[in-house]
Amino acid sequence: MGTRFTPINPSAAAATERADAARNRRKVLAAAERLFAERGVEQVSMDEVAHAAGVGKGTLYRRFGDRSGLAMAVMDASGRALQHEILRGAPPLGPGAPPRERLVAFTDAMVDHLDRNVALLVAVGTNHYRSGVYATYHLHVAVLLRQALPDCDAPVLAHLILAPLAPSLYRHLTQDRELPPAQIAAAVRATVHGIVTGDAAEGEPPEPLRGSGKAHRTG
Amino acid sequence: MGTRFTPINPSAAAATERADAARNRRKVLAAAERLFAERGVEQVSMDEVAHAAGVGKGTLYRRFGDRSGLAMAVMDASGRALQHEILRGAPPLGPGAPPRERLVAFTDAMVDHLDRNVALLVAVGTNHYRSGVYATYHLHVAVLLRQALPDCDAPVLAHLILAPLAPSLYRHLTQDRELPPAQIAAAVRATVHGIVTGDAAEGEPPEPLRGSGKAHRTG
DNA sequence: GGTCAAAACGGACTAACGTCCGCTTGATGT
DNA sequence: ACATCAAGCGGACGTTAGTCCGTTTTGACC
Repeated sequence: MGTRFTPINPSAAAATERADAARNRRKVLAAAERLFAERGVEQVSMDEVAHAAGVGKGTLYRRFGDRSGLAMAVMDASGRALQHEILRGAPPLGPGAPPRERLVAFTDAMVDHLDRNVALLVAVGTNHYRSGVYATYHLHVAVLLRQALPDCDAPVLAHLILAPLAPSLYRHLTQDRELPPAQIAAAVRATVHGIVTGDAAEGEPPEPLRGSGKAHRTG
Repeated sequence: MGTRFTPINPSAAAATERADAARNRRKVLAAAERLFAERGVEQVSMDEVAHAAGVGKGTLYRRFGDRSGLAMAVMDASGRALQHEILRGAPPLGPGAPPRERLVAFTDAMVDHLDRNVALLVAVGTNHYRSGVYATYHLHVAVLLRQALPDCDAPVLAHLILAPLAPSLYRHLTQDRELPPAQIAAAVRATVHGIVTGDAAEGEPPEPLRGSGKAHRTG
């Protein structure tokens, strides 16, 4: 498991990226995007991507780590767009609205985003939690929660609010159970509303009940 | 990808299971359980399981479908134990307590269960949603929700309550972020409390919000 | 006990992931 | 312009998941 280079955020490479590397990165992303769109993520092998991009497999893997890394990189564009809306867009998604409304706007936006990119997001899989975009979402939600409920365990609650937005669950609900996105969004809203409204959700980590001589970091 | 046989619940085979099949199933489960315990799920290949069990790979795959199916089957025992506690055990986990207390008891029990079986449950992965155990948990939560909040969208809310208990998130929180189980359990309790307490969470699918047109998938 | 069809078996086979390592190329300093 | 060398390249390679199909076993019915 030699983490040789492993750029967690593939597009934020070292300050100076060699010219050929940049060119190949763009070729790979273009090829992957096209193939994924044409035939579906699951139906495209890494070999195919490499070949379509005109690069070797080594290059592909050196740059993107593995399959989920590639999927993440392809998602990066729309991910950044969403981040931009959140950080600098118009309220209530962007700054300016009261925190509870921003939370609801955020989950609505996420359901939308999810709906447009399920396949790709499912391909990212478990690695999502270690990605920069997840960290951004988490921070955003945690900050809003802290504002809305100053005494809650915001960091952990933020994870729990993000959890129902997991791509694999969304796929199950929409595809296996054929639920409409609007119904899911409504239920998520209800959940968030419950959390930020209830007089509950107060007190950080209550009496520790077991184990943990370790460091509890709050993120 | 023909669903040739695909026993969703591997242990509930057809009424009459051939003698050799039953024998081999037991051999495989024993071998898998031992190997998984010895070296960790991730470090055991299917070939090894087959060889250790003294059967061919064909047998292994015929019976368990794939890797995640095998993991699910190995989990079956403890899963059933938990189900039994829920359906016939003592309150508040078992029947008898008021629904809100049972919900909390359930999530606490799930965190415990999660903590004891993370690796295996992560190996089950996305298929979990199609498993019988998931269906049981979901039904249980939905029924309790219906009792606690007669007007809520219980089926979907039940999924959302189960979502924070996803194995991959739990692993991330406990291993990558080193959070103590108790803190996670507390946050989940707060969430559930918020949902069942808030005057929110009413009305099935309310006004459709946005983009509820067709399903546009990216790939 | 013998016959027979269906079910199960097992291992060769395919395909895809991810690694490794000798070769090439681009940046940097002189 | 040239030397140098880290960074990057690419495809052969090893490993493992999952499939296929000819052979064997089982159990039901004579």
